[in-house]
Amino acid sequence: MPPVDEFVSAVLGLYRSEGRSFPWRETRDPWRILVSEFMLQQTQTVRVLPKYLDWFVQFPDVQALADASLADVYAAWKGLGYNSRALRLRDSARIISNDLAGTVPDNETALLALPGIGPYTARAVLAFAYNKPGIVLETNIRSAYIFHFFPQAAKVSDRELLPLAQAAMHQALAGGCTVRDWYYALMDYGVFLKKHETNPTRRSAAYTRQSRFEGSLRQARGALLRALESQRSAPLSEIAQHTGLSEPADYHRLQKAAEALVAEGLLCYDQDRLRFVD
DNA sequence: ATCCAGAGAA
DNA sequence: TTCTCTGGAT
Repeated sequence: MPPVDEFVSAVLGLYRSEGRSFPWRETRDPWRILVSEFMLQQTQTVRVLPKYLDWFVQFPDVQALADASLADVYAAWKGLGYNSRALRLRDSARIISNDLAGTVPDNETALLALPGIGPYTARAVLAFAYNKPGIVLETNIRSAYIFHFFPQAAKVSDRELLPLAQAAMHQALAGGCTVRDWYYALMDYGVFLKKHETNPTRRSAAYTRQSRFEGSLRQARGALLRALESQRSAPLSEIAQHTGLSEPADYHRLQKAAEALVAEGLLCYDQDRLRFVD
């Protein structure tokens, strides 16, 4: 059997026996799939699961999120991390609601024009919501290709994976698999490999290590945002006391964090008091 | 300690 | 191309 055929049957074989089930795989509502993809950007499925279910209780549809205040959106997002994603998701909801008649785009160009949607998310939405073929590459899928086709290589670029990804998808679709199922299967295969092998993603050119959290700027960001949840608004000096970041070096980090959050449009100043923008 | 269904700005 | 953004499960 040709290598690509072997790969495809291994991936689909595992999918039949150990394929995972998630709520965002049960729906075909493009908006719900879009929301799941925002939440899943650099965030594990186990952490997204409860948040995803709660989300639609609070924001049932695009319009509900478009109308929501940023304070409410951030509160619902709490625990997912990368809070700028929450802001971009709401802004995308506003554009979809105001300019696109409430419909999630079904082409790559229009998807990429939305804030918070890059190459991965655009193609994932096309695949999962609209069953449209395209090359989807993320960490689990890279693992699958690298483990199978580059067992010895130290650094594998996406460019090297592309022709294999094309051939494998073509082969899977020719065998009657849907685009949607092919990519679910690929992700599940990658997750399976990581449980039984040394993470093949480490040999991807796209792999980067997480920098330390303790003493970092993002630690100060997190502390600042948590403080503003309970305070609503407060001067930075008060937040410093509240978070225990009042030593000169810590206070400096807090200032930098506030500066960045204001620049990102998440927070603003009311006189000298920090608060969420509306 | 590791790393996650990446995106956007510098 | 490189850097930064999160925090919780394992």
